Amino acid sequence: MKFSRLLIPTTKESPNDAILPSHKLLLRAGFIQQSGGSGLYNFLPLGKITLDRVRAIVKDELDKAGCQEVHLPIVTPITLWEETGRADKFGKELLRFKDRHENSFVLSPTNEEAMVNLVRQTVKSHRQLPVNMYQINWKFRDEVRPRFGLMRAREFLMKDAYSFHSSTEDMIREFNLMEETYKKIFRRLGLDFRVVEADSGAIGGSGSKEFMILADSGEDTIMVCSSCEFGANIEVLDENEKSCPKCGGELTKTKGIEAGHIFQLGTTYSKPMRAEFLNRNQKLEPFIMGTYGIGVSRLLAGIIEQNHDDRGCIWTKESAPFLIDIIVAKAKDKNQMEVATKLYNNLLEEGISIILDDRVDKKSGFGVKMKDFELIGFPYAIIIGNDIKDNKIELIKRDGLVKEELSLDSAVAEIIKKVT
RNA sequence: CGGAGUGUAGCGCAGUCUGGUAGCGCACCUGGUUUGGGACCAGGGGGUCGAAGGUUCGAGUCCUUUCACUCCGACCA
Repeated sequence: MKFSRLLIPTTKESPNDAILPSHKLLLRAGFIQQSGGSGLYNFLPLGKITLDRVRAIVKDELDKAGCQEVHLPIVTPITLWEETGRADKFGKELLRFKDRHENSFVLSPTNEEAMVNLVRQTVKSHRQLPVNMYQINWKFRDEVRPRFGLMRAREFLMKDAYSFHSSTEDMIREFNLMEETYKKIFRRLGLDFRVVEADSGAIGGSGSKEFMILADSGEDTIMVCSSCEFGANIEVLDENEKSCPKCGGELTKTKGIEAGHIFQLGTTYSKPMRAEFLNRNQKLEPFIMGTYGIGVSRLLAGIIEQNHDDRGCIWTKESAPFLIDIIVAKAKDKNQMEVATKLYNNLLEEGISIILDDRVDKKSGFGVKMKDFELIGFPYAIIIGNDIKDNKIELIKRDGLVKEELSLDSAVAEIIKKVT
């Protein structure tokens, strides 16, 4: 991609009312912009590319774990919500409206009911089980108080998965598989996170675990063990608890951003909705369910919350909109531009995700390009400048801004070795 | 939903107390000089001052109502 072709409105100043680093930086670096209302955001080209990259990782790992992607309408009839009583339970957070025939609908804030409805219409036998279906699409919750940019937006991208089983044992097996799958996803994204015991809240069910991105700005307080993997949300633990219930190690208090949550649901939804299958003995039984969510758009905020410095974002390799930013120091120098373009094409052929900052307008000098690189936070930059006379180019790692010289002749091979 | 604050150009703000021609910085447009760290000079475009009503010869400024956004709290997959 050529930088000059993308709409990337970077700014020096951020809106006064943005507080969180991720909120400020995603606005300043031109990933998102507020769109007309509280908690509503446009995803600009860079933001959309990044969101799609994160989405692809989530999808990839889920598919490997045997989940099947589907798509359910964002609009669901309120009657489904009345079947489980959640029309009342959710209250004003459910955005309700009527169609031209005066039928009531809601914008989906989550899709347990809709998915149970899908399965009860389709799955009739224990032989068709287990099944785990997910979708990655936009949810709407009319939050009392949207805030912090993508962290708590009213419209947000969520991956929601639902599994259906003929036994509790099998549901727990899937629950554990999802826990492992989520760990893979969070690791691939380069996140420092903890899996903690949690309260099941409005979703209901017997057991649940949250995936917390560790960050000072997190809205949740969690207790983590310093000697084993144990962690718990403060809601389910006595705040004065000092020692780990699992290993007796020391518990310390820290802050986390909830980016994923998995639940053992049992028959909480299938029973009231009469979603049943025929078991081996030809008896009808309600499906045993699990449900698993990841806040995909919130992940963007979480990644930046955990990875930034005073100059800007520092995207992790797998989340970055582009891995490398090639900066042409003096864009009017035909020689430099030629060298840069050639390197760009060669790296593209090698399958490297790359953007060429080819801007030649007089406002976009070397300084601007460097500032934009630092603000946007591509993992690496390559500077094509005067040093090409000496057969040299420069590679900068965004994290730490470490620079090193590379030989132009062997650049492609060296770069691939350094950045992958 | 309780408490607080803010609405003036795309963004950041001044002007409001004390009513009298709508301002500044950044961004944007034109031309020129620059070009390894957000460069400089000159010229230029952009506003129903959140909305409605009222007081006044005259309202960004005073009064009333209302809407929106933000922050703290409560709430929350």
